[in-house]
Amino acid sequence: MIRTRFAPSPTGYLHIGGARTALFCWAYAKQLGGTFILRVEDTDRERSTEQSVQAILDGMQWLGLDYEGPYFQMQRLDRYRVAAEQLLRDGHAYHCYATREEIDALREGQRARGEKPRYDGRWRPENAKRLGLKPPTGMQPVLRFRNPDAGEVSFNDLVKGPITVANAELDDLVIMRADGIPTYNFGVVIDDADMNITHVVRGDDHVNNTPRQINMYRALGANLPLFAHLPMILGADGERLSKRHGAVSVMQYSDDGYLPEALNNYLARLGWSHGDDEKFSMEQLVEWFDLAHVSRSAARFDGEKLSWLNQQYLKEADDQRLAGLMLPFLERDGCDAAAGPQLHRVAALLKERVSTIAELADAAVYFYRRLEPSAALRETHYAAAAKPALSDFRRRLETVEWKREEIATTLKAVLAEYQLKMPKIAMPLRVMVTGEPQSPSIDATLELIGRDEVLARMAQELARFPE
RNA sequence: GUCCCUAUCGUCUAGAGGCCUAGGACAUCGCCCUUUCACGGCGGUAACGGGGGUUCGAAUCCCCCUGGGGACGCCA
Repeated sequence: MIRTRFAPSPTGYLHIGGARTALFCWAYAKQLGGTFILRVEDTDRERSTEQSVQAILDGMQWLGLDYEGPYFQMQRLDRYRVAAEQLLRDGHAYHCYATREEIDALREGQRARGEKPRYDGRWRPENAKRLGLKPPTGMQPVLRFRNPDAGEVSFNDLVKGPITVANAELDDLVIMRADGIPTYNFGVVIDDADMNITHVVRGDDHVNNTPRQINMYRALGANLPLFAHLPMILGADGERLSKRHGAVSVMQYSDDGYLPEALNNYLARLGWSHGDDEKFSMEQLVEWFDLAHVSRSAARFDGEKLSWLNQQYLKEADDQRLAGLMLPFLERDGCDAAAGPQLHRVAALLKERVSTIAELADAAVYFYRRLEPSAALRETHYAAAAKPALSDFRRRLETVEWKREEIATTLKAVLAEYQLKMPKIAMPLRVMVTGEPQSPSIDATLELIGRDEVLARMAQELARFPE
């Protein structure tokens, strides 16, 4: 049985990169009838926060990624201690009393000499003995993993293929801090082993950690999972994604009016493909997903394509759902949804003209409150020649059956009578009633705004026509 | 600096030695539709980083160079 996991650290929001990793892990487990686990790696006590945990949970829920858990590493400290003791007993780990300053100085010197900064193993028992090092009294040591000195570590990455690293490149890393809290590389190994994770699917910033982790699995006598390293998501400029690139938090997309299915679709398509398919559902993703078609190099995040996808989903979204989603945006725009036409009808009329819910709400404003046309708009569209026809049209609107078709028929009748072309009257009408030069078809717009309000707005604006 | 990974249109990608005169999508440009703006339809511009091999044949395999990304923490 397949078991995958998403293991974020609660030091910030669920970001785009993490979300895609989670999405792939989730889809892979779903497809094979396996289990997808959420494990919060909260061993960095300085930076982990409760809000971040909540933000991650919120993000997962919004995206619709269901999981087993969450599990928290800080609740498993006893287990790490036992595993650490085992390694210590078996000679795979040892206490290190080097101070941070000492290690910093060591690394600084190595860098200065153009060498790869690494721990020199001075507290390995035999070295400490040779160097005459004695454990300073009153100091709690950290525990280091004793990495093999010779040979190499190879694994077959499910997306990158065979990867080999020489043990000589690896140093003895700290696995337990003096306070008994494990470091990342130790925590993941113990947890992935304990939780019987079969496929470790994670960002490729972890490929370098994998050989070290494999050595620990071996020292522990644990079974190795399979590894799949996903390429990173870069900003539009090709740089590593950061706050500087705008929205990197998943929930920011919710706040900006994106649909979760659009973000999921976009993220799935970024770095993975199923032939030429661009738009697909979560069900299809689950059915189609495979590690073999995950690309091996980093991809740039393209907000324009996300925007296009969001528009595609908006067009086919349920009107009542859109109405509900619009509410907070309308409020922000100073509109009272109860003061105008039914929101779902407005959504239906406008949804294929916008790419986010925020834009949808912005486009709906004139249905809920009057927007004054700018002086420039009046100047361009209010022609004295059109005034008689518009006045006549307004008069007829007082009694016409208030349906889009009837409004259109009436408009055409007036057009014919005054020998005017549609734009001559539709444009000023649009500006008078919406305050803007663009709107959906004018008959449908009038119908939704409602007779009383249309009559009032027209009367007000007709007075501003030149004689 | 060292190690690891990687390289097809501006961007995301299809491509598993002949199906490639390299396909799709976003973006962009043009045309059509039209009551404005969109939507939609049709069409165009645009890529295999460079050099060596292997092969009858290479975008696809190998090597080197170059470019890009990542790692080198008592962060994860």
